Amino acid sequence: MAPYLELVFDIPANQRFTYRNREPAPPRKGAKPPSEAVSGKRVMAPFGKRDILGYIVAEREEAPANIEPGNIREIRRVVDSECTFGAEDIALAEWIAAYYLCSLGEALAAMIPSGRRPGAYSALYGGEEIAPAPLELSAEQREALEAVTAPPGAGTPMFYLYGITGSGKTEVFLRAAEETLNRGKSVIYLVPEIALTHQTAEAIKARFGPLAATLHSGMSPSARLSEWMRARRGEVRIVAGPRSAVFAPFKDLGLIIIDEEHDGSYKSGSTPRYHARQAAMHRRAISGALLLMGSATPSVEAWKLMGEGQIRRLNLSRRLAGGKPPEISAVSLEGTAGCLTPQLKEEILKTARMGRQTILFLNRRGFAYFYHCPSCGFELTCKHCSVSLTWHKDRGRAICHYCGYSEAPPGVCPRCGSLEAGFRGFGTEMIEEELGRTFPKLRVRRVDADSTAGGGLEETLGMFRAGMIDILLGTQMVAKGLNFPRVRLVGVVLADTGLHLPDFRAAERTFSLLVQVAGRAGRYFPDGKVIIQTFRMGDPVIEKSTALDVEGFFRAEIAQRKALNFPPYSRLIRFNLRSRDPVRADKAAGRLADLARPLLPPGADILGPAECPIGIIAGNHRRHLILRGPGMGPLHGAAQTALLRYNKGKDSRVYLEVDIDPVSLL
DNA sequence: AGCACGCCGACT
DNA sequence: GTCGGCGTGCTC
Repeated sequence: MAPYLELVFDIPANQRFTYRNREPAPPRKGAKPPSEAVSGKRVMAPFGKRDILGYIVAEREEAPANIEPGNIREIRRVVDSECTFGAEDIALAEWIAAYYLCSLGEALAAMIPSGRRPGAYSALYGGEEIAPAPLELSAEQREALEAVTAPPGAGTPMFYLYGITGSGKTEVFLRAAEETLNRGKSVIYLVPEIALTHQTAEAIKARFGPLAATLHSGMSPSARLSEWMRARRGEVRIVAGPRSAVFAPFKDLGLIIIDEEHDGSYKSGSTPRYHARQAAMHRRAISGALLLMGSATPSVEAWKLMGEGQIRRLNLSRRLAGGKPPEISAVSLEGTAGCLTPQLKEEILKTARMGRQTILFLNRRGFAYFYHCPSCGFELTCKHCSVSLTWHKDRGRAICHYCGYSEAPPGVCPRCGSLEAGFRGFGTEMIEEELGRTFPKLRVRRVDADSTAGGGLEETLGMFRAGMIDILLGTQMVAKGLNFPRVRLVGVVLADTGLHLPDFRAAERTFSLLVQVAGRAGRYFPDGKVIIQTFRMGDPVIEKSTALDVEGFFRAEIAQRKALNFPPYSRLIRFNLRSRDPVRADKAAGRLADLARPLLPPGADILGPAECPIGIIAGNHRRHLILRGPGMGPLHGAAQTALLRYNKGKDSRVYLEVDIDPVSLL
């Protein structure tokens, strides 16, 4: 038994603390034997005034020289009977900590599925259904599978299944997984945060039986942790789950699958802000495993790597179920009274007459999303955030979507009393109302965060699948992964919502979303139809998505990124600062920029410091500054030193977060 | 991140 | 006189 232990904690300070090991009490008969304190186990230890959970990262024979022996404290108790972390897991956490600039303790805490917020997702989804294994693969599927399962050594170890919705990506994933398991290796299967459902989990279970563990939104942290431990013991050999599943503790990792690789939920929104794709690439390199990703709309990053041959692209270009790509047209909303163009109304009616179904998509909740007075220019904004309030008619309140603040909607302009003032800009609630007025006989259901707040999503989707609903209207929720055979028409009520955002990924995200939504139409019939309503006829993103011109979109987007020196042609490190006090926030941002500037490597620059596009959220004034350089290595060094110096004289009332490879700049 | 310590302003 | 804000520094 080592007399001393090195612990780390889930705190921002990147320090190891030495503790004295504890002589285990003699086991009383009948009681389980005491657990020995070794690297990889979790312990409770006195830390300052309180007892907190610590992770043993090393054992040592002697106390460190630089610390008073009398000041070394003793651990309280060992929490784990078997190791939560192996040496490889700690090494992986060290990589996370170094790359994402967080403490080792924070990295370890993020790896295990417990303790730190179980994940903010509670909705259960239908997800991409996994068809029963067909006897025959299509020629394309077979080729793709052969490429992935070819003997190692030849060619790149990274593959991309680039295939339209319904082309059978999932089946290739599953066969590749099967093959890997047969070779005695383990598999990590990543899915977007909302996609894994009971059904999908069940389908994977059905396919792989007791070898499979799935981590889904309905599971408690302790249930997840127990699946984690089963993976570590080798009792399960395939783990399917959202981004944190990339840390599944397999010793003999053979394959990492990333389904819907472009999905935003693969990037963590809190410290450490890791990207599961990045972590997967690192694990792949360490373990010699293969990486297999797939999407109909790859990320620009992945597309570039495919172009360079670093990732081998495998095409799946045909729909299996006999469906054809839908006919897509863009329609101008200019001059339309209400929110539905005559073209869209006509198609809705036609679809209903055929006994088929419609999905309408609008990425905006509520009834109307801003209040404006034409005579004095007044706009109704949140008391605590710099965003406009959205009118939720069914609740009779004007609500802030960022902090939840609400107030009674004004009758006349609160500033000048004008009667002209009012709410503009339509949301899903308004569409629902207009549909009710226009098509009183059609059965409409709205699916968004508000309508599903009390549960009932599964039920609605079930009703839609059973044909008891004619029109399913919703936000993001209806855009991804869902498959309903009887859907003929998909209408995008307004395609422009994300296009004007001051974010260099706005076009990429909009394009990807539109193509994904379009994929919902006519999966099993040749007559699918998509209508995209827009105020921006002729916008390149609208045009390319309407033509399903993925190649064309990437050609233009990549040229744009290159010209403007944005990723993937440069790398970014973003510092986010927030404070209740705008002056402090400004000062801190300015100081950090001044510290970073002289450290910048050649070819690098700083964007900002500036107010974030959403300047205030929940009373916090937000500033950011972005380091940009040709490569992450040198940029990293600059950021690290700047951070170190910044922390020496920091204003404790300004919070600073570091975001390596940010995906959003809002 | 917590939490205590220590130093200046306005209150029972 | 002391209650309490907040700046500073530490936690083995």
